[in-house]
Amino acid sequence: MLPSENKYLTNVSFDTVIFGFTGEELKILVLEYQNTGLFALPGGYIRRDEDLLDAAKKGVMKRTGLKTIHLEQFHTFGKLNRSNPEPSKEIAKGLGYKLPDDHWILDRFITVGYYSLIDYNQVRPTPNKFSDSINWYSINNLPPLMMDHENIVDKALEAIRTDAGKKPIGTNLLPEKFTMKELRKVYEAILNKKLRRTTFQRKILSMDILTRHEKLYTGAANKAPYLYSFNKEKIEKL
Amino acid sequence: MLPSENKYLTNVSFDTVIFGFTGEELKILVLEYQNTGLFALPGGYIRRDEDLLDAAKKGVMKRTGLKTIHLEQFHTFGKLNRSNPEPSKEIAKGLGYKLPDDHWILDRFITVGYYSLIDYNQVRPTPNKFSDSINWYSINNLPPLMMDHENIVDKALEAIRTDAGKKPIGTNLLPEKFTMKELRKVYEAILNKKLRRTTFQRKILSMDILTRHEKLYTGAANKAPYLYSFNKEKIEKL
DNA sequence: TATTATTGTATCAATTTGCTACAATAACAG
DNA sequence: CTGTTATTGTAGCAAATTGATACAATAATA
Repeated sequence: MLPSENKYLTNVSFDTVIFGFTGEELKILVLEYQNTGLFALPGGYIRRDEDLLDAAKKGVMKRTGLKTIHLEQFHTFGKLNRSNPEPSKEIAKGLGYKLPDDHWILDRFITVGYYSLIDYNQVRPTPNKFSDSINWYSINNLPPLMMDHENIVDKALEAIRTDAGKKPIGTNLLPEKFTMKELRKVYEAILNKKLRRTTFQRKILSMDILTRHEKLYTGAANKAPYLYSFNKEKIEKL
Repeated sequence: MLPSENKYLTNVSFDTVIFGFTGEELKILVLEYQNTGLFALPGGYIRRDEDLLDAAKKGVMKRTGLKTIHLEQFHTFGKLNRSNPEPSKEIAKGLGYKLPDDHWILDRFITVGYYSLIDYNQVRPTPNKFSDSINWYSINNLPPLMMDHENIVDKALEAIRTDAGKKPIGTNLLPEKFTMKELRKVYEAILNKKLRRTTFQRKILSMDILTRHEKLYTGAANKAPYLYSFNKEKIEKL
């Protein structure tokens, strides 16, 4: 069943850039549609009876299986030429539907972009009913995305980079406890550059937002690193 | 005449926070609607045949009389409860119209917020055909704004403050040539705090984005300040 | 020519950052 | 149990940035 018009707002949608961190690389979730070779960001429409943010959250929850997520809105895309009915037609065709030319889904859309940082290992990627797969792709090696979705990813990356300077960014990308090296790798992946080990450590510790826990014995023949967690209370006070 | 449905996108609008600087205070343009006592931000709808950004630009041009303006998108507001048909009904009533209950203008709207920084003295505030006045109000002394427009102003201020750290902000708020003191006053008004005179001067000069011109003799019994202008080429290279 | 308010910079202390060095391990090999 | 190796935590100092004060150089006016 296709979504019906009276249930959703017309001409507005949302798209989400869902980031995960493998320990080395930043990846995002990308949908692939059946029999079309089309790749797209997870997105959706806004029900008439729900907040825009809630609609986007619900979408991310469904694609990831996570129950608590945090979204950041970064930009709204409203270029005339960003809308293109062809991909939607193809997708419908691949599914065996035939969309009437005046269907609201083929109309022009202004889309609100959100990004989400989540714990890669907690995610159970779940395709929607119109797509046959959803997969992690390294941000340095994305498949060609439909419409302006590559542009949306670029803007999301830009936003996350500037946000990284303001608020602690690893909170959602890492498991509860992590080593200093893991945290640094997150920042390196996001900022796309190497950071000085000692300076990074000194600076993040001086922010006084981490709690130090026991050491982590990995079996490697060297000094074991401490585990840290974010001190949510202190972060609140920033 | 009310705007017709087939010409505009439904469920989406834009609102603009237009900042000007008097030399001492930051002000914004606020519309007042006839016979209703309702105050609102300048905004509008998006024609089906134009970009979102162009629609917003056109709106600001009409309200200010300026031909070249720069807009920054800062947030999109999509709460369910932000939409409220009452103000629109009142405004229509005040104008002698009677809107049918199912009119698209009374439907729920998601609105995209833009802010604009402009030269206060170049502006010729121009009301739209539904309002009887448009005036400058100090951001510290706004009239009660309808719907969530006060929230939109708050978000705009937040955005402009963080943007002030990144790119030179006085470019559009000041006339072509200005003194160092005027520039500092702009930053002080935006950041809402006093800045150290010498440190500010040293820092802004070290950015190497200003061109120094002749001195400005005001008639005051003291050393005359230099006039500066922004060096657009050098700003581009940032 | 003295007075007054303001501007442009120099100066030096305080703070933050870049960079190097080094002691303290954890496992393993002999 | 001792030597080896890779990695971690932190100290120490130089370089750069910022905070705070001081002061000379004016532009009008008395």
